Amino acid sequence: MEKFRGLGLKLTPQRIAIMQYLDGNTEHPSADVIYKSLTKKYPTMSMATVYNTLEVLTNRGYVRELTIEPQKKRFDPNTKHHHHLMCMACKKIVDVHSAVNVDLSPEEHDGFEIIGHHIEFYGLCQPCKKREPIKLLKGGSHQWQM
Amino acid sequence: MEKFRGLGLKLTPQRIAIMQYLDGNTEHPSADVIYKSLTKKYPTMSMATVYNTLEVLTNRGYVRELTIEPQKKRFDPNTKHHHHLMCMACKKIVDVHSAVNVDLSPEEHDGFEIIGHHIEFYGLCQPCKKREPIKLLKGGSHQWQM
DNA sequence: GTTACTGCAAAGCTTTTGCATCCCT
DNA sequence: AGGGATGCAAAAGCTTTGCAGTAAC
Repeated sequence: MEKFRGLGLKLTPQRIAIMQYLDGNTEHPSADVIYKSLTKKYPTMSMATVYNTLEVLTNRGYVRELTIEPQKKRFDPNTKHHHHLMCMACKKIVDVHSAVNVDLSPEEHDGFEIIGHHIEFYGLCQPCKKREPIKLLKGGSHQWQM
Repeated sequence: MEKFRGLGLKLTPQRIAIMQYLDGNTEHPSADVIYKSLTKKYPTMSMATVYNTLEVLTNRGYVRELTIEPQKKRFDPNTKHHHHLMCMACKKIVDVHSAVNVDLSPEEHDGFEIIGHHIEFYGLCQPCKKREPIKLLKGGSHQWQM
C-alpha cells in the first residue's frame, strides 16, 4: 500500500484494510461485500467509511466504479482499460481484455466529444448454465435480451 | 398501440398513456421523467403503475432497461440492437448504431455462454463542452475516466 | 363475474449526509 | 495542534410490495 503514501491521504487502519482487500481483487465487489468482509476483522468499520474510501480512491483514479449490475455499484481496482462479462444468473463479473476498435464516425457521435467507452457482455457462466437453464427474467430482463 | 392487443395484457388508460409516451421516444427517460410527464394529464397516475407497466413491457421485450446512468434506470422503447452515448455532464443519452464486431475468443469468455452485449460511450455533448469544460468528477468519476 | 390493474402508503435497498469524536500526520 | 477521517444515526433517492378498491375483459 506504499503507493498511497504522500498523496495527502491519511492512511488509517480502515483505509489500509480496504486497500488491501481491493489490491489484486478480481471479484468486482460491491460496497456491501467489502463491508461484510472487513467487519469481521474490523468490527468498528462503518459503511460510511467504506463509501468514503471508495469515493476517494475513485476520484484519484485507483478504482473504477462499474454500473453493470442495475441499482448497485461494483468496484474494480484494475484501472487499465478493459471490459466486463457478467453472469445474468449469479452476477459474477469477469474481465474481458479484448482490444475492440469502436471508433465512431462523425455522424455517429452526434457532436459529442467522446472520452471513454465500456463494453458490457451478458451471459451465463458454466455452473449457472447447468443449474438453471431458464428463470433469468425475474425482476425484469435487462438489456441482455437481444 | 394496437400491437399490444390480444396479449393477455389489459389496456388501461394509464398503460396506453405510458405506451404512447414511449412510442418513438429517443430521450431514454427514467421512470421519474415518465411519471412527471404524464401526471399533468393523468393526475391519478402513480409511480407504482409506471414501474408496473415498464416491467411488463420489459419482460415482453417491448422496452429495454438501460443501466448506463448509475443508480437510476433509463428506458428505451427501441429494442433493436444498438448502443448508447451519454453526456457525462447533462446525462443526455443518444443512440449509436455502429456495427462493431465484438466476438470474443474462447479464452476470453471464460466458459460463459454469451447472450448479449452493450457498449456505453461516455463524453460531452456540444452544449456542455462549451458550458463546463471541467467539473464533471463531482460525486465520483465513473468508469469513464480512461 | 373474474382477473388483473391501480393507487396509496409503507418498506426495502443502496448510498449520502450531519456531526461529534477521534487520530493520523 | 490541526485538519482530515471515523462511526453512528438519520435521511435521501430509486424501486418494490401489500392490499383494498376498481376497471378491463
